[in-house]
Amino acid sequence: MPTLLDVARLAGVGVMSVSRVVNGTRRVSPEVERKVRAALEKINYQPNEAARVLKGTRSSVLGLIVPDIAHPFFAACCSEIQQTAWENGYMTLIAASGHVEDRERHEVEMMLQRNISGLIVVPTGHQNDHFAAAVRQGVPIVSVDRPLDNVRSDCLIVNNLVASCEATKHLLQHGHERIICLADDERTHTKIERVNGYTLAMREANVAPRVCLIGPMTGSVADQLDLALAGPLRATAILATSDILGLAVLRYLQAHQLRMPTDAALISFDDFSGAALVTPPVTVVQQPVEELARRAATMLLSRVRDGDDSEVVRLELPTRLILRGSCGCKKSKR
Amino acid sequence: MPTLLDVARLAGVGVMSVSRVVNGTRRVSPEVERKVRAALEKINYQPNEAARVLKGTRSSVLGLIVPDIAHPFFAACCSEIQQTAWENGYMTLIAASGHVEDRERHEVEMMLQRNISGLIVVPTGHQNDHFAAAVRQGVPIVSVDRPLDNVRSDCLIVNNLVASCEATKHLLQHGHERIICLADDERTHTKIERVNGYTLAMREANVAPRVCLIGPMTGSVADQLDLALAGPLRATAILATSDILGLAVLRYLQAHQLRMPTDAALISFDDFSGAALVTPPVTVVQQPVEELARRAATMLLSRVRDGDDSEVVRLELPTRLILRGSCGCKKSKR
DNA sequence: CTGAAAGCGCTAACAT
DNA sequence: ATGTTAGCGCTTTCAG
Repeated sequence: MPTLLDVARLAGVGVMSVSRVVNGTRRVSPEVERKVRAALEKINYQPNEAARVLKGTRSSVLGLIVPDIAHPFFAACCSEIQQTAWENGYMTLIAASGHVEDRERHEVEMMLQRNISGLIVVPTGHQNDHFAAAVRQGVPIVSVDRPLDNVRSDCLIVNNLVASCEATKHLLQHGHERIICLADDERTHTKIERVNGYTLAMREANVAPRVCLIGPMTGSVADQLDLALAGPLRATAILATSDILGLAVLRYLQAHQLRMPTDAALISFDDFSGAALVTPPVTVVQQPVEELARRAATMLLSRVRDGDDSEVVRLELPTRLILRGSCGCKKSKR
Repeated sequence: MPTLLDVARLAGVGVMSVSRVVNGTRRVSPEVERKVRAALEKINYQPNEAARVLKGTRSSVLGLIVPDIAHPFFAACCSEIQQTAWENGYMTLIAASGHVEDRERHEVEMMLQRNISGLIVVPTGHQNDHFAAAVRQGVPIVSVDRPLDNVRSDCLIVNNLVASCEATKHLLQHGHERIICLADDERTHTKIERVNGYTLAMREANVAPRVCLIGPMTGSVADQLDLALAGPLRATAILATSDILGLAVLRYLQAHQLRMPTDAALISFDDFSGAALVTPPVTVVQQPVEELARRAATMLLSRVRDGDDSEVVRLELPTRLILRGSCGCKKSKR
């Protein structure tokens, strides 16, 4: 790999002239510029980022940590953020935490060692000291989808409570009372808020909420649905708090030859690709993933690049309840 | 950020002792080791990767370029590769080429500037000189899903020709003769092979192949299906050469209230999440994405880390034809 | 406007 | 076994 010095020698000028031409830092005489450009071209000079970073310049690499890269929601996040970063001259170091806080901590450390200039994260844990360490080092953080408590960071989320409340109310308006809420993670903010929104709506309507927690202790979606649909509860509607759960419900209903909305009405979070395809199509709470991600990247970049030091922001974007057949809104066509 | 020197001073030893303890490069007296570890702990030393890289050590960062991070197939690739890299102490710089060769070229350049030690790519273009440049710099490359012509690189793909041929034959065995093949990209290797496999099977069965190319010039999936299903051809079966196309077909059939397999039988490439959920579920050609990606990462790591210099490999993994209802194999339950 | 020198943090090579 | 030195490629600083 040719270095600045090589170029300088070839062009018969000093290193700094070359550096100035490469970076456009200062005006150079046309004569020198011509010679430098020729030399640059000739040996196809590529600057060494490691040296730049070592010298103190920022790295033009952003870090991005999500729980799971393959999950559609997070994949969309990654895609938008990477895209926005790229458009602004930044590359993206992407890592998956696998929902494991210790791994996330380790990943933050590795990224800091590699001199990222900013970090976007869908945080997994609750003990956020590793993020605090980043901020202390001058690496700004933006959290997406979930807030990052006790850390000076911007935050872009969705109002899950309101979204869930509205979805539940919609089911109530269809006349359902025995509505169950399926949740599979009692610890993440998102899920908690969704359950809370459901509970709130149920309480307001004076009907008893019934949260079915999916987990190793409490049983699978199938177990819970067996209980809830056939058991004494005889639930008539289901609120699934994630695409994973929505899909599981769909599979269950299909396997048991149950129809929506007659055997069970369904509203699911996340507009997953299968939702619109089944019969009847599934009513979903759609999140503005792309906008969330894009704005997160933009905010981070303004802090990183323009050194924006203003007070941290917590932005809540609205969700959309997409009415399709599964809640009972339209007649199934078949 | 504390440096090695800071630690050395605090511990009252030389820098190299610290370096040796940190990297475990050589034995150090227990006495010194103890002091160093204490100092390390005390000021929470984190090595600066930029300095290490500049010094000549490898960067422990892999590059990964795919056409689109959000697409399920590529997202799964990213996920597996990132995971495997992480397990081996590597971080991953991920970029999307957006199917644009120039962007891909630029991304390779940026990654090389950042001293990646290896590159995995789902290549987009055909003029692969930028990859050749990487190889010349000693950065090994592994291509996934598509071969990388004229570049010394390992390659992990699927036998698309055979897969497509088998799928077509399966439709033929169901008695279909007027089978159309939907394709949307006449330039990528994958699609070409799939079309070729289809054509081969049709020719062998002595029936005329009919490839419907989707594109700005040739029309949308809906246009083509209007023509093929209702027109003089009266096609009875469809081979969709990608999940995107399969989904589009499903939407079309749903909108026109057509049933599978009676109105039209369908086999699609890629086992997308909706495929198993619709009625009847869709028969698909499933690719071993995870294995493809994992093995690609493993191969790259063996070259990067163990300096494996053996002859480049081209590995073809088998696909699986997952028989469900849409081809006519099982009766729809409803 | 241009060049020379210093040094970012680290480790290979040498010296003790 | 441990310490010292040099220098990776770049840019900031200072001198011309």
